Amino acid sequence: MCEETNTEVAAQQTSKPRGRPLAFNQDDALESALQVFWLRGYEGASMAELVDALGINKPSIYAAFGNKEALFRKALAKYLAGPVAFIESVMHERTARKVAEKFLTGAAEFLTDHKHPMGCMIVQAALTCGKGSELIQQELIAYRKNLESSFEHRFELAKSQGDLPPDVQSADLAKYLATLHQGMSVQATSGASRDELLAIVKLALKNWPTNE
Amino acid sequence: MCEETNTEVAAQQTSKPRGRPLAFNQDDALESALQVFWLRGYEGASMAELVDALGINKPSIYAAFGNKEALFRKALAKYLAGPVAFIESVMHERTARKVAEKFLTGAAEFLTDHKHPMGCMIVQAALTCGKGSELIQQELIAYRKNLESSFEHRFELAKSQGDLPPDVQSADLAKYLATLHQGMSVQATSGASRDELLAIVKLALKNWPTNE
DNA sequence: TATATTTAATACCGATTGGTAAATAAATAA
DNA sequence: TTATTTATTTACCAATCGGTATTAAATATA
Repeated sequence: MCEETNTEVAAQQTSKPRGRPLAFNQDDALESALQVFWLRGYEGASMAELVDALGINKPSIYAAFGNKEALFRKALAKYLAGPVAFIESVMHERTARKVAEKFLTGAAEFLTDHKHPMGCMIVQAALTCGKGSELIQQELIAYRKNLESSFEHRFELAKSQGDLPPDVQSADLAKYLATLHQGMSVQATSGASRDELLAIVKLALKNWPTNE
Repeated sequence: MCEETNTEVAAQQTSKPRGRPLAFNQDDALESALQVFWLRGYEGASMAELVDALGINKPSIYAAFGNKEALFRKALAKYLAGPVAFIESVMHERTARKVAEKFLTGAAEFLTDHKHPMGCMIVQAALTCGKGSELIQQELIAYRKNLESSFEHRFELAKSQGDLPPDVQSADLAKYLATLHQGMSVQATSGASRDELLAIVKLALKNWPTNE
């Protein structure tokens, strides 16, 4: 461990990489992979279709990203960092009610955005799967639970700040929100329009608990 | 078409079948297939796993039910006729509110019943899929839409009967209900408990539109 | 017993699955 | 120029996919 690794060489700033350069943009390729996994799900996306979509041949994909599972995880990371990143800002809304409102309306717009496949990748990519993909399935479940508990914590904060009644069960409310989102994702994949989802959101928010 | 078919022979009541008798109960086999498709989804269920579950070898399955697609449709029919049949009775509840209440609470119980895989087969069996299964995917979408429009019609009736305000959009309310159900299905598959789903139902019904 | 009919069981099919070995090509460093 | 390093390409792998041809077994009828 005392030897110098060649990645952290001392003074060699912006040294050109040694061998043959990559013939493709890694980020573009990952974006293409993301679109395929988003549309098809983890198992539904075959390596053959991924090869087509990325425009790279298979060994180069494996060299750049690892196997299918690794490629999926990297595409998923891009999904989380990109489209889904707005959730972070949602949590900073002033009140619990505004958090819910912005989350659901934002979701309605995102889930029906024709710039990408309909629905939420984390909800759909591996809801059911064959015996070989249960790890991916569990990981997506964990991501969903994670979002849910973020809401729960945010609602606990809201209670302490007084914009949510103290008798409200934060966990229930968080799960209600997550459930609506997941249902809306199914709806979007099934062809529901943006306006239809927004109408659902309006109904869902009607009974939001208040202190008044 | 004037010839007598040998299935509707005249006086031959309860004639014994000619050849070697079936070594398995067709209905039991279909029930096993249903469980596998329910758990794994259409594509996730491999013929190999189905063969294991049914305890019949492959050619016998094909002889009795047709190919994988046909087997799935027959299992689905059993699903609709069995577990899902309670929806029919739900529609006969006296008011729209009672329809929604019975549907959602019934769903919460059904989706988390440990006697079978969690979640709703019609929601999960082919949400995303590979290129070869898009027909099944569309058929399941149609079943969901069908349920949704049943609710819509029921709510139109409720408006005419006066237990739902006339300004309510039946289509929106129906979609709200369907969305909740679909989200609850995802939740159940992800490990949510019956009580957790019932808490969601309670929240969802809080703001049900009334005439008072 | 002989024959027709139907099912069960074994063994197989071509196609597709995810994944790679080996050879070639393109760049930099010495 | 030569050696080294990395990427691309072609061709391939074993395993699994859904699906079947063939043969053996079980029953009814003649």
